[in-house]
Amino acid sequence: MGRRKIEMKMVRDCNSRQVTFSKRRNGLFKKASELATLCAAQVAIVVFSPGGKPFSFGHPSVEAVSQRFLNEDLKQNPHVDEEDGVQNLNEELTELLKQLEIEKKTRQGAREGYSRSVYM
Amino acid sequence: MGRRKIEMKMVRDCNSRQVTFSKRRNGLFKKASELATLCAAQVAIVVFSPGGKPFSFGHPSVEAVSQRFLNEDLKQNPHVDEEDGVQNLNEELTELLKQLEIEKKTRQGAREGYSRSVYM
DNA sequence: AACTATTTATAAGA
DNA sequence: TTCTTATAAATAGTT
Repeated sequence: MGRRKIEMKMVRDCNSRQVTFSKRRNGLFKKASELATLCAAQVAIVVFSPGGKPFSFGHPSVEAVSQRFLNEDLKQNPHVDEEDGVQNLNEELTELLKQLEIEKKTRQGAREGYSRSVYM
Repeated sequence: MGRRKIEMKMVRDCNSRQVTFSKRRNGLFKKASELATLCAAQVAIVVFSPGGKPFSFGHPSVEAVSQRFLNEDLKQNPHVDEEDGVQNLNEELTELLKQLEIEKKTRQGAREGYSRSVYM
């Protein structure tokens, strides 16, 4: 989509790759936002740049959608054997995620030298 | 992007909304795939349709990227108080996710009436 | 960061 | 739902 068609291979040049990443990450998040708005859908996206920096988009939030995803998975695939304890994973995970949320909220402003980029 | 420009409001008609959702979900996942390929980036997307069905895209996998995201969060925000046990959340979560993966792989073919749609 | 020539995504329609 | 096509939107190369 542009002056020329490009091959779908990793962009070699480091600078070009970073530019492409920034442009396309913005495009991806915009598309996600539109999907959520137009279709009343929930969307969560997590991306790591080639440099390893995290970026995320969530509607209503990355955590809410991720948790729902994990919940659905365990609900739809309940363990038959009651004795191996796996049927409790969902509850444990839910609890852990809850603690994680609390933990993160507690840390506002205590993140020097680090910034998680969040779109919307 | 099509015959006419549309307003960025929720599509009222239920059938139209479903059609728009399907088309745009495919587009979103394609864009995500391209971003991963062109930029050597890791990407995870989870979407719930208006009907509540889960769809996901992951490179290399939803779980791998999600876990890295949670890991980064805890690494960058280490807990100062060693006694409240929160510093162990990461390890616990990692272990739980590992078990979750094993559990899911064990269930192949045992999912009647349910299908998680996974792109790529 | 801005600018466009092109390519790609997609809204309607069949 | 899949295909077609006119048009809107994204973006590759450039400045």
